Amino acid sequence: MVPPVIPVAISVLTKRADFLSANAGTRNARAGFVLLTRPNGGKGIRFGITVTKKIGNAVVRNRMKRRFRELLRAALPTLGLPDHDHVLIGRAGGVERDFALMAEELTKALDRAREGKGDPAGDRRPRKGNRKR
RNA sequence: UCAGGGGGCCUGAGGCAGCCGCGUGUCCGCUUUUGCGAAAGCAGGGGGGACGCGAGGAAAGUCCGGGCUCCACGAAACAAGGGUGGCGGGUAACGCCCGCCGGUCGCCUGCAAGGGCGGCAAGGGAAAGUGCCACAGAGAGCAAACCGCCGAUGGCCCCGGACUUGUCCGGGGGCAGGCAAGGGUGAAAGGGUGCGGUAAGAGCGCACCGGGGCACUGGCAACAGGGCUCGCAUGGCAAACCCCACCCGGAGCAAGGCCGAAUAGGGGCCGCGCGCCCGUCAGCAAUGGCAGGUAGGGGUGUUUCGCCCUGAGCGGCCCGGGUUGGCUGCUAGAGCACAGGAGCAAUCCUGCGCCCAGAUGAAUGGCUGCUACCCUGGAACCGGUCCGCAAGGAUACCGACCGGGGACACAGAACCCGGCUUAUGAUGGCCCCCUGAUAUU
Repeated sequence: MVPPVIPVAISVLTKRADFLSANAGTRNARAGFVLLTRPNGGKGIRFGITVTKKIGNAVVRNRMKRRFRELLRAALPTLGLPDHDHVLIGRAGGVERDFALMAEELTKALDRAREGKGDPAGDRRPRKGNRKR
């Protein structure tokens, strides 16, 4: 009785270079996370999660990553952009935020990404490490 | 015995269910244009199912001690540097743990001496040497003299009297001088208390306490005990340097081992090719390096012209090194549970049983419901409670019931153990101390 799901190849980003290049893709910010999407040239749906130390200690960071994985596991097979890298960056409220609410927000963010729309690039704060003084 | 408070040790880190997931091991199918093989098959890759297992007491800090790995080294000693510091035991080892000794604080008991219980601590050496001891104080390591005490049947000066006129007597004052008891300063002032003693005093003398030395007795020892002896300045700080005794080679799983794509570069062999001119540098020269031109070669679909590249190498095969990455190391161990035994204890011995995380952008989870904890609201159906002889009634004080809200800590294995330290909610169990009440003797 297994439904004939076409096995969509979903894999995990493991290279630092992949994360850095995704940084140049489409950016959609929501309350609990930031979604980056970028075509990867026929490598299937891939995803990665970034949670910096600014968010909290190891327990908090791991918990956030698990919740993000769970969100992506539910959304990517149907809503994911084919042959794109998806990177979720954790934000401050992402641990306490209601799970169902975040699932909704992820759906909307993926919709916008599919239409090619993102947040204006000018809004982005320059990364600290690259900032020149 | 009960209640409250403080402390220590052990347990333990909410539970149950449903749906959807993750990592890993074993087994069983499926699949594969992967490798070997004639094939069967074996090994590998992909995907699926069943079953098992899947974070902590601190996984943390990375402060000690080890295992393991590599590096260095002939051995040992010394030096340097670092560490430890009562004694005995435990241990693979330790700076850890246990027991004991001495010190110190509190409580109890006792007329006292002393004894008992509990707590605390970095507890070798201060007559080997150097250094420091602020402030206050007169004085802080040579002891000293501010206030004070004394100032004598002794010394000097002054006054009075006597006479033999420079002596004696008397009393008072002063000085020289004596003292270190009392006051005062300080963390600390050179043993303490009492009696004697004295002009006043002082181990000056004596008694007791304290201290040094000597041997003796007991103890494995730290040390304790009594005895004899010495009137006894020989402070404190060693967490200032230092001395003594003992211990320590260095770096760490990103250790270490193996495989090794594309691309670039290195070396070797083979095949083909390597013409000419000019400049410059090195060299005696042969020759070599560098730069340029040209013939030649290649590209622009072909030819002419033009343009561009190249102009001495090109092609093939093989070898070794490195980068990305992958595999390994990687979890059966100073292991855990139970029972018996030795020991005051830490701990050890024996028997029997068990296998208990191995991830790597990093698994051990996500969501929902019920329950457990705290606060709060409702209702008199139920159990308490109150009223009543009873029937029955009252009451949200307690429980149960029905709702609402809140809280749910510290924290995530990363090669593995033994400790220490730090962070932190609930629940039990045991032990010790203190306070109060009650009962008994």
